[in-house]
Amino acid sequence: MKDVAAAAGVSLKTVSRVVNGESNVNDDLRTAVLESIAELGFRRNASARDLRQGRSGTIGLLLEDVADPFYSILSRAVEDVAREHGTMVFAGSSAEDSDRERDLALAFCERRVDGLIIVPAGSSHSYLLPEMRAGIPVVFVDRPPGDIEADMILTDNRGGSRRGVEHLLSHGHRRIGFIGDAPEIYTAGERLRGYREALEAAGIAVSDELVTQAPPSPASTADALDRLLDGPTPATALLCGNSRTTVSVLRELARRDARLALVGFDDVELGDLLQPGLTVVAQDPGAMGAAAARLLFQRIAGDSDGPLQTVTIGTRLIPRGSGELAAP
Amino acid sequence: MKDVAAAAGVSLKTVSRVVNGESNVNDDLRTAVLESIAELGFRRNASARDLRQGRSGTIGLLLEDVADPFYSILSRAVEDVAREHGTMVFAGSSAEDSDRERDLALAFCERRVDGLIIVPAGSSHSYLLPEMRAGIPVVFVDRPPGDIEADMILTDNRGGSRRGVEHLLSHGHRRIGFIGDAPEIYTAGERLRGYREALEAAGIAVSDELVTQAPPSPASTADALDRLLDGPTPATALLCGNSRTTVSVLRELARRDARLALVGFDDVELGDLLQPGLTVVAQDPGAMGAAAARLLFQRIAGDSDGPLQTVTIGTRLIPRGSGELAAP
DNA sequence: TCGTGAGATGACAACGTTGTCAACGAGATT
DNA sequence: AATCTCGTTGACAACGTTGTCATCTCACGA
Repeated sequence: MKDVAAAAGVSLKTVSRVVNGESNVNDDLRTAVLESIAELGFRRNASARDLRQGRSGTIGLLLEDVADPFYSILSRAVEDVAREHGTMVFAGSSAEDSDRERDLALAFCERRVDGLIIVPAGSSHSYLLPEMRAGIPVVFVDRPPGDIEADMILTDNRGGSRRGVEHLLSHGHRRIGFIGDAPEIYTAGERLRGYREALEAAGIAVSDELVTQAPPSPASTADALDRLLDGPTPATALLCGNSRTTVSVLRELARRDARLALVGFDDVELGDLLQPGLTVVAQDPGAMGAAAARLLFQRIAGDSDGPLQTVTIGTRLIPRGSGELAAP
Repeated sequence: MKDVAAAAGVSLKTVSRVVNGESNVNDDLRTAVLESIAELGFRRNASARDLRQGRSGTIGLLLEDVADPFYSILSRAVEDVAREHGTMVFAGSSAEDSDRERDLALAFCERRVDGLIIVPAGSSHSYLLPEMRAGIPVVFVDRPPGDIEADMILTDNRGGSRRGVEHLLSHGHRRIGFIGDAPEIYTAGERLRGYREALEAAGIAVSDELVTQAPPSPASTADALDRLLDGPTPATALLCGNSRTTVSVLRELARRDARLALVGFDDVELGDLLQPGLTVVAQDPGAMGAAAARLLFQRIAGDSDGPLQTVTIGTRLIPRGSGELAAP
């Protein structure tokens, strides 16, 4: 910039004004400056600008895994909203490891991001309190934070799950299984709760042998199906608590050549091409990402004292065949 | 940092030394400083550090779409390598728009990223020359850059495509169709070339009515299938040039209740659960991302004068049923 | 004619960090 | 005892911007 100023024969400040598109600059000087910029290949140094201005035009996005379709769609939605605000996005994967989550979040803060969007992995987030007090707004997505209060964007997990079970009930099923993720995961707990509520509302006792709570893996899925199908009164339908479990179950059912009415929580690519098509309770990760980003930018814009918000995004039941198999 | 120094009763420089883990600091002073840091909730300002050091500990990753599974897996691989180097990743989606690509790339440069990984959308990249001369290494992935020379990581598109066609030939097919993306897309051209080579090597004339080149859409796919299937001598097999096309074709075939031996280029989630299972020529986006990041960090580490590299990543044919349907 | 105000321009400091260099003291060497 | 060496510490400048404030010019009206 100094070089540009020298080349154009003006002061540093005038170059700065031109670069920032301020209006009160003589046209001749402006063109001279622009020429020098083009000639020298000048590019403003964002670090210096950030340092001076105390903000970075940057937000941090902390997910479980950038490569997971659910999060990558969420991520794209965040990016699109950020672009509207002239902001770039740092993305990082916590890999469901709370130490890694913490390290990444603090690294984002060290970079003086203007705000953070976090899909929490750990159960404690008080480490963020100093940063939040220092003025970095934080929005949590998909799951609530551990031991602090903050803005949140959640899926209506319980409602969606209830809806899925009601769908199976309406097709005559009475013995409906549930396979969900480990109980310490918030969404898994909520979905199980929804399952229970639907059964109770229908006057059906919830029996524990129909419920499995474990991190999805081929082995645990096979076990769960053993328990559901091999007893004296096998389950006739199943609600899967997340898409990884759903896929696992589909593989295992194909291997056993077994059939079972099935509703999956969270949509799956190509679900419509399976035979039968996969009925799902679809979440809307794009809407969640967009909502999170909008709320974050509202906070960044200065609404830091408004009351905390929790936005719940609804689900959509998409019948495609597997959930409409009638009870025997 | 000034505050920490005052609180600990030492100079700014000593705090800096402690924060950076330099060894030549008295233990008493070190603990005093660390206490003050904890007390004040001090966090180093990365902008100031970047400004002083002239590097940012940051790389830019420019993809077509962060939400596309191929790119999101690539993205995660880049992130993992970057983490090994203590580096954060800016990710951005060009949305296949060359202006947007350019804006993003230059915004990354303005942030003084230490390097760039680009999946090129446009056909001209000379706008990067000043930046590259200024010392920002750039690695292109998936497609070569337009009008400049640079490091590249590519899939063996031609070889993979040839392999897919040979597979179909080996199952007795002689009329094999090809539906690929628009001809101006590099990978589409290469894959078509591989298709041609395989047919010619087998002594089969390539007939243009079996080849479609168009951006994937339900309509264009339906048209293409009309042409392939409705003539006097219909195609008995098909190579799909990319996964979006493959999915489109699967939907359309399901709608028509038609069958056709099918090999898809690029893998698709749940391909094994379809009936028949989907045979694919699988790329390895994770390997591509990792290779790109490794090469980039090698350049960043100072190997800026080594000869330009082009790394070609092989494909893998995964037979699952759809490609093994015999010719009638 | 002079004073006033508006707009253009520039000098300078400041943002928070780290590299350079000099000062200092303690122990080793002559 | 004088000199040397080495490790610790701090003062200061510099990185490249932008906000603040002062200065200057010109047009306008009193």
